[in-house]
Amino acid sequence: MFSSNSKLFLYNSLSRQKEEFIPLNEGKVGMYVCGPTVYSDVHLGNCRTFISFDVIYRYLTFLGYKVRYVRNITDVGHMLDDGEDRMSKGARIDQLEPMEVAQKYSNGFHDVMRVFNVLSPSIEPRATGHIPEQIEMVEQILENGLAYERNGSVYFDTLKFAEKTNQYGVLSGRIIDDLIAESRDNLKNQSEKNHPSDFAIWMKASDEHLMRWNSPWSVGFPGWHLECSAMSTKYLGEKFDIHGGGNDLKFPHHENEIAQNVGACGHQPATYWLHTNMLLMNGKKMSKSDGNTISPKELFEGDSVHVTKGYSPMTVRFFMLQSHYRSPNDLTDDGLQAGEKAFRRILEAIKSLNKIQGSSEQGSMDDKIDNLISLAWEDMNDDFNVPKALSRVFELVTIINTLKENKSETISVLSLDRCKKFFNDFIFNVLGLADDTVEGHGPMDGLMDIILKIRKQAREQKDWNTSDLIRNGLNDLGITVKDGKENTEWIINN
RNA sequence: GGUCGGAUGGCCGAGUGGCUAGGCAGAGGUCUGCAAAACCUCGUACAGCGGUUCGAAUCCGCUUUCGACCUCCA
Repeated sequence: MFSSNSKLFLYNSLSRQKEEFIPLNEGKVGMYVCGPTVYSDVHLGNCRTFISFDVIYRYLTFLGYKVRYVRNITDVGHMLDDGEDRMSKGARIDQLEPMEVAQKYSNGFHDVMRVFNVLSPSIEPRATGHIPEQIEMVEQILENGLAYERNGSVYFDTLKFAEKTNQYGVLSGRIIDDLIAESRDNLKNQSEKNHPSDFAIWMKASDEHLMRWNSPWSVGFPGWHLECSAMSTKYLGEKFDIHGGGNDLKFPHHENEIAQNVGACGHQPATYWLHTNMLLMNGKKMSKSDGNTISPKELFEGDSVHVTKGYSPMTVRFFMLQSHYRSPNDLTDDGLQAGEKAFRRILEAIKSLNKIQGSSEQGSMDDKIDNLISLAWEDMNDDFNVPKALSRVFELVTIINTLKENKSETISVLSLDRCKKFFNDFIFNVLGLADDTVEGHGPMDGLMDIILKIRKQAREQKDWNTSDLIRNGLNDLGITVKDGKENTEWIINN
């Protein structure tokens, strides 16, 4: 548990400004994040969003909140242009049952989340597991007169909603007057909808449609915004604290979600709406269609024209954390290389921490260290400003290295412990990073001890041939030998 | 066309009305048998043009330009 005099502020997409975080129920947080649609392999952009919210989840937990984190899996309902359910299209391509497709890609998604060290949410509900709840919500919206049935399908009446509540477009800045004005010109081209901006909350299934359920209106399937409204309400209540997702979901997904919740319950669901920005690659949005994409696996293995080598999951996670969650994150090979080195410096400094002796009296670096630690936590309280907090970490790294090398600077035992705790809390617990450098594996450590002992003896006898033979040989194997003042360290290069 | 958000030093990336993060790369130095590592020092950047102000990269306007969304998207 961490206490600070600074309060947590977060940027609310609804008000477009930072607001103090005040949970509805003291000490508890309800957070809903829109999860993936499991019809294909997880996209690296998804990973960024879920890593961002993972840090938010971890930090809220670290602050002492009891967090119920709900992140759904959408396995039904998203429509294609031709009206075919996206899940069944995936099924046709893969020659699998729809639920088999969903299971396959759910598994893949979970695997990737695991290697990125993303914590599981408290609840991970599936859309197909909540059909009755969604039907109920459609009924409520119909009762409230904000939807209409047409040939077995039910559509949300955005015009009526806009006129009645004046709320449609609050998130995305869309203007109701424009919406209403549009209605005159768009009478042509109308299918079943009264207005182009109306959206389906229940769809009648066509004959070849594989995923289908009984409902009061038809055998069909729920509309593609409804599952989030229904499941967030079920597990977090009609009102909860935080709703998150990628900013490409603002419109129409979240806008329609709000409409549905207001339409069903009379008020919108979340106090704070948080949106993460996009992951770019080489300055452009990642997109499969124009080849500007890389899968997590390709990135880890270096199996892509976009990277010169593979980067470990923790390197990628660190790289993503170097930009703020509300800023675009531009993935480049240069950037990853810089991130890899920077991350290693932090890991090395953490190891160095155990080699530093603290003094019983006040140390020369104590104040600086204590100050940087509290500044880092203040940064986190300022809308989870991880990059800024990391800048404090690097200043701490410099101090740690100084303490290690320079005996004229000192640290007290108290500050040293505080520093160790900070690195453990912040780097590992809150940022969810881990040391994934491949070392310390059983016999390897002992082996290296022996080799380096031999080299030490050679050096003491000024037998540079032998000592360089060892160093160069290890280097060829991808192991860098680092001679310090007192002892020699080694590291496996990636 | 509409909505929203950007343009920061070689690259990445925070931030703020005056105290001018941080990382990577680069230069010099310390250390070292040499090298690496580590440490120290250095670089004064905020698209352009106006305006507000004692003072703006930070606020306002315009221009240029980039991106996201408006259709499935994290």
